[in-house]
Amino acid sequence: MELAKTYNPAEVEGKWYQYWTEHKLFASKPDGRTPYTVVIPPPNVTGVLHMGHMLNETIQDILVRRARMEGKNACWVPGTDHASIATEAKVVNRLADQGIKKTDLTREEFLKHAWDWTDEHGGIILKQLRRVGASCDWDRTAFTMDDERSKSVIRVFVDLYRKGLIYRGVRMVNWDPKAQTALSDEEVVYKEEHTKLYYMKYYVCDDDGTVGGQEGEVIHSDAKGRYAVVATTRPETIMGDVAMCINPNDPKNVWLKGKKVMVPLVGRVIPVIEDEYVDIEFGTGCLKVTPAHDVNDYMLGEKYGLEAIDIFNDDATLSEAAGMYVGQDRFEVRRQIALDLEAAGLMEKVEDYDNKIGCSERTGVPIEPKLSMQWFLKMQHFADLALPPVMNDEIRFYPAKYKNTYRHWLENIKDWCISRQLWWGHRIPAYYLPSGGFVVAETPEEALDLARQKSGNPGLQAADLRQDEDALDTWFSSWLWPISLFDGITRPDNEEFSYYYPTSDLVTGPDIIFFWVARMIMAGYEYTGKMPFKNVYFTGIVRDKLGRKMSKSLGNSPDPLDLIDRFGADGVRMGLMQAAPAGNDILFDEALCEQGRNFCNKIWNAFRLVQGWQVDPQAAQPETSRLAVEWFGAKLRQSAAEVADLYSKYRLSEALMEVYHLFWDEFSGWFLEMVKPAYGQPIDGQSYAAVLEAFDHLLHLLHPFMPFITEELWQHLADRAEGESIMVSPQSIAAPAEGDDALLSQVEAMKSVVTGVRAIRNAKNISPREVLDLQVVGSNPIAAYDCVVVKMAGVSGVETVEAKGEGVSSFMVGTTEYAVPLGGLIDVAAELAKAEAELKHLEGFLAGVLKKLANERFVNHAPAAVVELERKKQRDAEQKIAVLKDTIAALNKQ
RNA sequence: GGGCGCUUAGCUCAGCUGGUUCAGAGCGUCUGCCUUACAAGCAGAGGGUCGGCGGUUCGAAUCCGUCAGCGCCCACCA
Repeated sequence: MELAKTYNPAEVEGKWYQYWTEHKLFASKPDGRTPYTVVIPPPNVTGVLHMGHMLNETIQDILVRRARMEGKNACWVPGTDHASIATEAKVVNRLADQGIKKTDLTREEFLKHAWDWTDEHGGIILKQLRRVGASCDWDRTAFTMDDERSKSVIRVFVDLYRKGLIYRGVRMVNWDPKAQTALSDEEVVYKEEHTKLYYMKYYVCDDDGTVGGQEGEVIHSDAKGRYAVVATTRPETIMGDVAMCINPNDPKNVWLKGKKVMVPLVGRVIPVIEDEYVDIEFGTGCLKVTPAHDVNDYMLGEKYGLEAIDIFNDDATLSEAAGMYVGQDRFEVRRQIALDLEAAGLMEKVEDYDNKIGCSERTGVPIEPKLSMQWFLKMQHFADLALPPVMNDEIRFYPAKYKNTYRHWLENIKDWCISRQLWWGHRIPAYYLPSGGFVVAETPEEALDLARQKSGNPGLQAADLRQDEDALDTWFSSWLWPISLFDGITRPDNEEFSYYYPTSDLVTGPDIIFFWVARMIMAGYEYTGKMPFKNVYFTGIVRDKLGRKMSKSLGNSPDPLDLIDRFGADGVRMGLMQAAPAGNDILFDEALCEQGRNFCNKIWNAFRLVQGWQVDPQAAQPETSRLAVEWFGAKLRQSAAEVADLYSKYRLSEALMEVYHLFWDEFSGWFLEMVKPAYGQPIDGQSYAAVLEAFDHLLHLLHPFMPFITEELWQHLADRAEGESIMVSPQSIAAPAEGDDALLSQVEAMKSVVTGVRAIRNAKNISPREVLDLQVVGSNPIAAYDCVVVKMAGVSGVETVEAKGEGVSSFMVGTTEYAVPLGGLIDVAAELAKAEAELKHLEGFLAGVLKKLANERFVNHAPAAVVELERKKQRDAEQKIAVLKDTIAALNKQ
């Protein structure tokens, strides 16, 4: 069969993916084998594939395919996340485009739109994953809002409520004025911003008489009277001011103790209170207290029984309660109020100030601390469950440095605000009674029963109950994912759950270590008593080659599907993996994909070579081939052991490089060249069989990284029955054998001899076709490989001589000297320069060794083996120096 | 402000509990080759006083201290 000169992924990839799925090769059912389970970090249901997914899914696929080839029952469960806030935002935007406001719709109408949107755009990403080669068990595809997952979420909510771990209350929460919902602390990201610090005058308004006081006091006064200065970044909140606070130990503000001051512009008279919380050094040491709009002020308010005046509406415009600027946006008011303060002479000064502003992770707008009624989950209990197993390595993190991050978060855990003022999500199963109070239940029917009991009113009807309007945080469903995918919440005793759970490896980004990883561990121990996964592999971030994050605005984010079109899925996978050690960011460059594509081509062409050979089953195996086969067997064993070790440490990029090197250099560069028959000649049957076997092993080693090309070639390698696949074919590379090391080092020496001859050819511009002579001086330590040297170096033979002749170019391998007679071609001056440079280098080296050996403390303290090694270095160096001196002397005579 | 991590060839990184011939890989670079598997290739070569300083040790890229630079995470100085 004729094979194209270059590998064409487009012809191959779709075909094999279809073949794999048609033959249900990704499907998994519980059986007697060891399970290997991975659950996909569910991408947003309406998301599209980006480079981050590409990396993450490739890693999972490598691990899953590797496990499958090892004979484990591999099960990779795919699915998507409803991504409550993100999806709701998209739906709201789309409706806005159609001129529809969310507020004009009922909940049911809105959800209809949201489901339409989900049906329309949902699952695109799962289709795209097929292009990557992801070997997911598609029959198991789940969605965080499908029936089973929803049931699990609600059951868990009810359970936690009944355990007293969920409570409802008015607290200061992070309010996103754009999405108009509360957020958890984790959904707030801090951004550095250049802002202003406004110094405002708060006039002292008691009538206690004289200006004065103790020494050292700083008293501001002007024609209008005495005043305190308060520095703030948020002058627009002064309408919410209910006190001014000073530190009782602050000498410069002693004069304000017990006084009252007037809020500028507003005119409200507020007390001066004292608390050590106030930082004496910051600003003037005077703090305005606005309990409704600042977390710390809220705490002060609680402590001193102050009123909280909420001056903002939910969209962060000023409310009626503010009394001024009503209806205007908070930032507009900030500008305006600064001007008004200035105009009224109430602004002392304005300074530039760098500040960190908490912003909504989702919408990007600055969050507004806001008092509101929300649902919370008590977290200390979960932190206590989740910390030990990670710290004592029952659950392993790769890289382990994230254990610190994890510990720090758990040791400073705060309650989790789980309610969102959104419709797209799991609706909180709390039902309010007309008479006040509420019940929590899995179903409306159950709720009604409970409500009747609670109210003592048996006539209560379902319609009398009002379900809580809020939805749950998306992560409140995600944290159950490894359990709920196997129905472990609703049917904890089912066969699948007990077989597949705990899962094996989780592959995800460190950015969701708190959002997701930590909480899955919590839920795992709470609901199953077991860890949800044994190992967590943290990927890095895919950046561009300049190290910048990929972003739409920079336009530096390539489309993975486009890359796959151009370089093939295997090429892109190989390119990404090559640069992706666990936990390291990867600096992505298309050149990586090119390299991946080139590697595919290399594999392809190696196969073309092999399948093009004529085979003569009767022919005797040449000694060269026998040695080559023997050597490559050892090489393969050594390499496979190395690869296995790297997998066990999750060092996937290094495992890939090992296989890359094995295939390209050892197999293609050396082995195939050694066994290659002369032009037009057939290969003997024995060698050919060995080559095919080696190729088969190599394809197996490569397959997890490059599934498509390896399947294609494996199918060509022999007659395969329909339904057979490399993914499930047995592979057996033996463990390294006794004597392998000695064999391998002999071959390395042989390679050095070949390279030495080739270097001489290069230096002298001698064609590879021109046959040269080769002499070995003294004795030949690798005489058994002479025939290989002859073939690979293009020499007539390897002649052992007492002393090298004249007109030779020489080189050393270990302590053995080799010489190639060149006759008139020899450049004496160049040879001399080379030899002298090497001599100088060796003499320096020897001097260092001798110095070490002359040091009594070294000889007495260092282990005997180390000292002996130094002695060997000395002997070898001395021997080489002697040889070089001879060479130089001989050259000088010419 | 706290915590963690990093700094090794032009680039991206290995180098585990200090000692296997003056530090390795991939890519890039340079030289020569269209040699009948592959120019998306072949052959060969060059390239680093392991961030600075100090210490421990017979011996340090590797351990300790310190300084400098970079990165990440966490945090209620308005």
